[in-house]
Amino acid sequence: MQKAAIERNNETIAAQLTPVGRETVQDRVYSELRRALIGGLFEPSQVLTIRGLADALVTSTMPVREALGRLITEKALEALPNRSVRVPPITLERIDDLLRARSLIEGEAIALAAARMNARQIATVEAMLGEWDEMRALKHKKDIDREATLNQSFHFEIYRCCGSAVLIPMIESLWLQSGPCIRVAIYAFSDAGEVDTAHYHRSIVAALARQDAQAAREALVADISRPFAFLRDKLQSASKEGLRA
Amino acid sequence: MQKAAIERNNETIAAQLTPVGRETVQDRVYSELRRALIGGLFEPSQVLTIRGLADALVTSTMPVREALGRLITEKALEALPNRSVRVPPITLERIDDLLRARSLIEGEAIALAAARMNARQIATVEAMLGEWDEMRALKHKKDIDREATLNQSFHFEIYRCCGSAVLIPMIESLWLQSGPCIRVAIYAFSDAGEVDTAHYHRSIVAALARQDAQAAREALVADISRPFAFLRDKLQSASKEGLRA
DNA sequence: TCAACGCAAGTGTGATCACAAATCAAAGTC
DNA sequence: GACTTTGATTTGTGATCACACTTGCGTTGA
Repeated sequence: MQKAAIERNNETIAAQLTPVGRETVQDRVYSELRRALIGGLFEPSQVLTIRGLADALVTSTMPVREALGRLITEKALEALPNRSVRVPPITLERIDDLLRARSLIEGEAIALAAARMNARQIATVEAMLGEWDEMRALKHKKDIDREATLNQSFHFEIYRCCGSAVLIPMIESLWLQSGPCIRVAIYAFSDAGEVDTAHYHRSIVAALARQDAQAAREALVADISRPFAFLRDKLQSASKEGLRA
Repeated sequence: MQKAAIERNNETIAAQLTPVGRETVQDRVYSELRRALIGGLFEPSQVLTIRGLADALVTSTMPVREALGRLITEKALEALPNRSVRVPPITLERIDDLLRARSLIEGEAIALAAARMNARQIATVEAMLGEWDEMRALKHKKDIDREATLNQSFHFEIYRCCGSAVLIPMIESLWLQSGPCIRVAIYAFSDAGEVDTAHYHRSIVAALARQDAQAAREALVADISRPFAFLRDKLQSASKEGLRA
């Protein structure tokens, strides 16, 4: 019975090797498109074609069309009656709609998380606060992409603690939908002068640290409302311009 | 310039014809699978294969695999590491999770709807109440499928009035996820004796009629909690049985 | 007797082709 | 000159094939 020995041997091998996984092309395409959408690499109303994306991603059309189908069901993309697909356009109603849904669901998620986070988990998000300051210190080079990524990690690190396998995918879907809008707002932000995202994040962490669910929810809503409110104003003045012209 | 005349002619023709649309096979497969899932035709933990479904639906594998992919991203189905796909199994945590999410989001939707519904819309859902009683009158033949369909129509008729294009797809996704669980509960219900769904629906309509958002929310939560609570008890006693054995 | 091996059927994934619909541009018509 | 028509190109959809992986069962070996 040297079975135990073989078992041990296999375990030591497993400990040395990093699992390569068996990610399909379709999965890679899907995450790549997700990343692009949340990061705002696509503009609202931009039309996407299967063959175009397949060329850009250097694959065949097959994985792309399945990934697009999945993104359409998540409302991250929009299927036009022409059967072509585009990034959903920004409208005032949609902005308010998205903000309300995000406040509701992400607010619930952080309230749940506030009651469940342990010291280690709080320390993790606190550390991300430091990372943010660090990045801000060398502000000569504004790296909007890096800021967006860090912001996303911060939020989802918290949401992951809410213990709900149902809410988190919904939040991801909401980020996917608001990604293109938000990015437009962020660009406008950095033109219009600095905003202290770090301040909002600090008050979120403070509320979490004292397990104050209500305060955490309010701080979070304040944080996510900012770009939406900014975008809303921008859109309203733009439409007034349009009316005048 | 007889363009206007042609236009008019086309319009009169269009008024007579019912649009056949240009629904793709993929769309039909997708809605069929949705219907089956919400209706609970698939059992939790049941494994589905692409070729099997393609045979059952009399199409090729192509539309089926895309539909399955979409359902997986909505968490209506689950992708196993083996790359096979199954209906998500029922667990206690999942039941609580789904109920919490549904209470939160559908509660918000009905609260919004309460403030927005006009007399005609309220009359519509009131009429559905009557339809329910009618069906119940000839209760000799319990048609669970018909009850489920009517229940779904009732709820979504209300939700559609909330004016949010973001919330409604999320609610659909939640129904898709809870469909298989609920159906198990409903079957157990009808064994365990009658429950007065109509009573809950009546109090929902009453609250909507007097635009009482809070009452509507509470009545709704009571309505959707019932099968979940029932299922929860059933599962708990079953697991106790399992432990004893 | 039982575990390990190996073969065969079944399954998901990706590529390619055929086809229909949409789009765009140039030529034609009033 | 404005509008329609026609033809070429582009695009999404569905079918089919090839390949890799998994699974199940029967055989082999100790």
